[in-house]
Amino acid sequence: MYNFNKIEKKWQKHWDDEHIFEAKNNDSRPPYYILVEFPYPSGNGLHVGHVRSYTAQDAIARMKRMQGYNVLYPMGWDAFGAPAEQYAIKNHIHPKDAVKENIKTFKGQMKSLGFSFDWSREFSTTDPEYYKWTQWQFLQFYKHGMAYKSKVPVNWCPTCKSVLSNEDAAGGVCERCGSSVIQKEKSQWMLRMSDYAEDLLKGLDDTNFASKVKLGQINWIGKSTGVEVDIQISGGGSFSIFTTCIETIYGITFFCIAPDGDLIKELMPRVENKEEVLNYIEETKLKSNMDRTELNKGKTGVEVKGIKAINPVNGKEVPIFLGDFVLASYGTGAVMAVPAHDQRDFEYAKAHNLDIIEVITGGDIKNKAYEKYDYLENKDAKLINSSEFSGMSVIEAKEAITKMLVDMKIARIVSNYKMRDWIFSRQRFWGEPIPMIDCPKCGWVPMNEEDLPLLLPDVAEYEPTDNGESPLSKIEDWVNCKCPKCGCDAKRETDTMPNWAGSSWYFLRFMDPHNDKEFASMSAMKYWNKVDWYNGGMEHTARHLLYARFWVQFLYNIGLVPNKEMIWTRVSHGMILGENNEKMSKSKGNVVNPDDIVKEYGADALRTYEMFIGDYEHDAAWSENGLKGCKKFLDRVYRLKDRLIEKDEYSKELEISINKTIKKVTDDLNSIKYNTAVSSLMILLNEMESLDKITTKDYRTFLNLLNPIAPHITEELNEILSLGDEFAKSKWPSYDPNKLENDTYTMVVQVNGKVRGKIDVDSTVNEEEMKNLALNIDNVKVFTDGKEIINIIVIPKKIVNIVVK
RNA sequence: GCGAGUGUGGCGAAAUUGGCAGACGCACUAGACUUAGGAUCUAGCGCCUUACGGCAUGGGGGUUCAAGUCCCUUCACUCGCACCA
Repeated sequence: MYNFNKIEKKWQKHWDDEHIFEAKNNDSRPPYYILVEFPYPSGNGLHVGHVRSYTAQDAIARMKRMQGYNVLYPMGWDAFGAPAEQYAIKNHIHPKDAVKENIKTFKGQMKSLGFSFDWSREFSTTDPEYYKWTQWQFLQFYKHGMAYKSKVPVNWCPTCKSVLSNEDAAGGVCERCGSSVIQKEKSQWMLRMSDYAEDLLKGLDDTNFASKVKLGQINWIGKSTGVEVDIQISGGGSFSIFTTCIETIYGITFFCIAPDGDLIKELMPRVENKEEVLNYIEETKLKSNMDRTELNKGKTGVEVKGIKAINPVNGKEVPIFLGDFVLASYGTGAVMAVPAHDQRDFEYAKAHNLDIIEVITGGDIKNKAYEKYDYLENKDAKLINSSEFSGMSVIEAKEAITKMLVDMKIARIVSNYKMRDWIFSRQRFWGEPIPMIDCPKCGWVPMNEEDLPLLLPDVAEYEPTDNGESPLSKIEDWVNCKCPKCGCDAKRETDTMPNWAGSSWYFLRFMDPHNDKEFASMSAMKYWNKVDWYNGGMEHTARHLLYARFWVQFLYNIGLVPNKEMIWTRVSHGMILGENNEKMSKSKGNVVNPDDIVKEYGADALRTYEMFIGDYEHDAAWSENGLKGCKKFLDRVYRLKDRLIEKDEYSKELEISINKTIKKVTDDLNSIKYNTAVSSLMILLNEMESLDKITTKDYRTFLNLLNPIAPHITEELNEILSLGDEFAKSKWPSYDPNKLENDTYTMVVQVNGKVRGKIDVDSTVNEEEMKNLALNIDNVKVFTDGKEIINIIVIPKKIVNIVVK
């Protein structure tokens, strides 16, 4: 039983006082940048889930330092965002003060866990010295034509008179009051992220992200290549459609266009059933964000009467419909409908009594469409009802029809992406003000860079206004300003930036956090080069990572960062669940507070347990008993100090095991297998305990290996026993590759694949000797006597399998 | 629906990538020391069988001397996206 409270505080103070973990730029050692997602400092304090990833990265950081790297392991605060604002509204305190309070709590908790963060680089996204540069970068986006204003439908709660985020409007219902959310057009700042779709795809080749992380990025970008075809309208005019299945073009029986798109507006004058069409458009607006699963059941829509479209391959006139399953925001906002080979078109055709023409053989289209996923797998599928293309295979037809249409100059091969431009405005108080000024004469004018930061004003009211504008719009003396261009009276933008803004570049700032001339100097960024190892939750691997990569690629293109990708490896951790295997939450009463654990068992025990809990990338349920087991392990480590004999070499009996363990722990930490790293240390401890005496070198090496995971107890033991330099300043132990194997091993003997005997043999015996030894084992003879031996397989240093008949 | 992942004792999990399935830990059982202790130590611990042995990695099939691992098929659960043409 050791006094972990005293020991842990002592070492934490030492690390702080001596600035042990502060990284210096331009140190001669090779740089190594380890990053964990900086937390949002909520009022709940640190979660045991945070402890998992911070410990994991801390272990890497501590090992890498001992391996001779100049390690940067920084920490900061992502403190803008809705929760702080909600909290402020409720409790009538300025979010700034709430954030300050929460940061204090978080920081204290982190220190009590002994993370080796470089606190000299700490900042919060809410610091004016930081968000000045977020604003400055926004201006660069603007100046390079990458930021623009556009009318965008937003979720609007008519009762609360407030804009809602997609999360707050989940299910089409306002989270606060429960009334139905409708769509309302609002003018918002957008970033042209879709321009970067291809680059963001290609850039993945310059990263070492796990394949599932890459796949997440790829899916989010959602590239699909197809053909865009111009369609003539009888009596004049035309529109375009996008399809990935051009081979089914002879099966078109109608076209369908988006009710919320521009095309229908253009066609309006020629529409005969105006009222019906307008009604449908209105209906769509109301329901487009209601519970979609509900609406998926039926394919609604109306025919646009008075005009027909012409199928370019056969001149056939077919009707045009409006349907809300067609999205204005994707492709051209219009589709060719081939009910025989697309399930949505099929359902629509059935619902509106439209023709179904089969153009690909091999399916049964009575009850459902024969879709591309199926017919592309069917080698025998052939085109029919498709004039000269009939009889071709799908692949042939795809090419031939595309070529014909391209030659006719009415079609182009294009790629579409699901990823849209980034909606960058939020109607909130607690975010970075967007540094733009609306001048009645000049239009939108960017603020002068030297006037940044544009500070958030100190006010008492944070509630959104009745018309959905940000609370900033109520602050007259803040809103009213002069146009930087012409000097006349103008107004500031009152929307703020999304939470994702500050977190899109914070890892660059850590490289040069106190720079007041630039967001970070090129030399500092060149020195650190990239984030070597970035860790965060699975929930952020799609969006946050994509935004951050986009942001960096843009900065790279305008020459402000050294690499197009600034993050090399990305690792994602699983969640820590409650003891009942459910997500921890107050309402379920299964929340574990790290403070309580540190008090009762110590930081080292908590750290060790969270590393031991299971596969790092998978969710794991909390277990108090598991934690106790790890505490017991540390107690045993402590008690071992009474068995030492002074000797600067390994005990003969332990030499191989220690060398093996050094290799195992090193490899495991490098490949995020923390759980087996801990277990291998437990195995080594078991072995050491079986001896009456161990040498000081045995013990120090063991402590050294355990140090990245349990830094306090190991430093303390090392110090009180005078075993050597403190680990924070020591070298990581290395192993002797010639001492990883014992002289003997257990040879397993099988007969017909079943284990019938085991024998300890010298590792020098050859295959022939292995055979003979195997055949002479008594129990093996029982199974081979009287049988014909047809084969003997010998795997050196492992196994002999005798095959008999 | 699409995409990804998971499935191994009572529980958390290992398995050198095709070579002794269940390392390590928890829980549990028995014992020791103790004048009861949520401490420590020793031993046991997948299932069936007194034993020899047999059966076991969600289910079924296959490849192989040998399969948790490879192939086919099927089921269950979790997460992400979801009318993307």
